[in-house]
Amino acid sequence: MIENKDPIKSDNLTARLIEAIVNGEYPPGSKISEPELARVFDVSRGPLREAMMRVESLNLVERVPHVGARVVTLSLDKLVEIYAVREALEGMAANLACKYITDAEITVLEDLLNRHQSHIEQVDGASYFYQQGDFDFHYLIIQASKNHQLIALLCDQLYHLVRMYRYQSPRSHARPEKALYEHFAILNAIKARDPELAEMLMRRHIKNSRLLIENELLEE
Amino acid sequence: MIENKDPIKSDNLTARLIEAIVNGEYPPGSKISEPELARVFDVSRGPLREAMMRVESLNLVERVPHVGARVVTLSLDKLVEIYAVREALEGMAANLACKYITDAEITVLEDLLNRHQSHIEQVDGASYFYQQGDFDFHYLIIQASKNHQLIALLCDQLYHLVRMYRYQSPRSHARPEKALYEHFAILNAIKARDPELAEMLMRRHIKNSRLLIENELLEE
DNA sequence: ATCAACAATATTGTCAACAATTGTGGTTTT
DNA sequence: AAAACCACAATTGTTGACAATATTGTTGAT
Repeated sequence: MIENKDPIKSDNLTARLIEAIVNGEYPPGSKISEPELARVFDVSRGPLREAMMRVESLNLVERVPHVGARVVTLSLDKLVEIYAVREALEGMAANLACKYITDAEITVLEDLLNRHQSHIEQVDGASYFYQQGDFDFHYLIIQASKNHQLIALLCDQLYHLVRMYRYQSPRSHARPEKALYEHFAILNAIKARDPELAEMLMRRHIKNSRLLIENELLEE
Repeated sequence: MIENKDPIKSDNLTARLIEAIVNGEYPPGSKISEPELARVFDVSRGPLREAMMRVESLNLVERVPHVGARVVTLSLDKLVEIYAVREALEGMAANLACKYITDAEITVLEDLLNRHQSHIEQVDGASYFYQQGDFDFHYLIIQASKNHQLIALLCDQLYHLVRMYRYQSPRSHARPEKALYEHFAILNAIKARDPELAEMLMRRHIKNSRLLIENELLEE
């Protein structure tokens, strides 16, 4: 049993910082004070700054020289842009998944969607559980593409911002029945090894989410 | 006249490190020693490590805890993956450019391609100048998409690796006449505000480059 | 001679203090 | 009273030293 404790403060800090920012512990726009955070995480400013540099590379904070770092504010415009990129990249992922997905991965996806099905019938509506489940579905498809550059770009770069948004407005994405239906359709296309259809369905699925956001944007 | 000297060592270092790695000053696979680099760049290890963290986020170096960092070795497989992602993203950029490109940007692109035309007729072949020109063309199209997330992903993340590859094997991409012809076709589609055509042509253009790489891969 | 254990060396990870810059509050001036 | 200026405080940027870990070289045993 390899423990892989990873006792390196700087590395662990990065993950903890990401999580803290994504789940709103440090709200958008708020200033991040190095001395304060160093106290909170019980490290010195050295490793903390190294972690901050990485978090900055993820576009989760914005730094101004000699002034400091602030948590990014996720405007709806920015989010629409992100969803447009997701459309292209996850469409591509669905396409590739048709070729490279394994039977084992298909089984995992089927189990996941079946659990969602029964969960929705019981709870009847959006819930934290389903939110996470939606991410799981997309992550699995992305992984199944087997393109490591694509996986890194989506999972390590874009998805933190998407998760951050959903923490902020958890109910705006609430169209669980329709989304689940679309998930089933995508999975079916992948099982049928139909790349064009899978890509088209995935693009439309994400486009539908994007349209919800754009509607929010119009209501202001 | 704003000087914007940006005297922050950590920030400047990042750019210098990127350039040094991309142009092969530190060859792929070579170990990066913190004390040595600190001497070379005349800074202490603190800022250097901060820069290293950012360079690591760009996937230009790979770090192992307590062991050190090495410049990434760009395998052909990895490169093919990158080009596949470029196909999706730059296709999207060409598509969006049709809607958002300005007349001024079109003029810049036309001038650029005309210079390439006369340059190729004179020098008759691939040259460093044309290599840079190819990048300029793609950068301009990407910028014209006006999607900042897309721009950041391509220019700040992927393109460093692409440039690194071209420095390594500068002649494998030598198909300047055909590439220039394709560039003109893409620009014409954008000028005609035909998103589907522009996207298709851009995807095919990048796909052609990818096929060259895949052929190299088969020859081994 | 080959391999294993151990000591020495070098490198990475971390810390606390110092330097440089920015923001703030009060004072002065118009 | 409003604006400009100056000094103070706080924060960021940087440095050099210390601690922890990995690599190297050496010794000794089989």
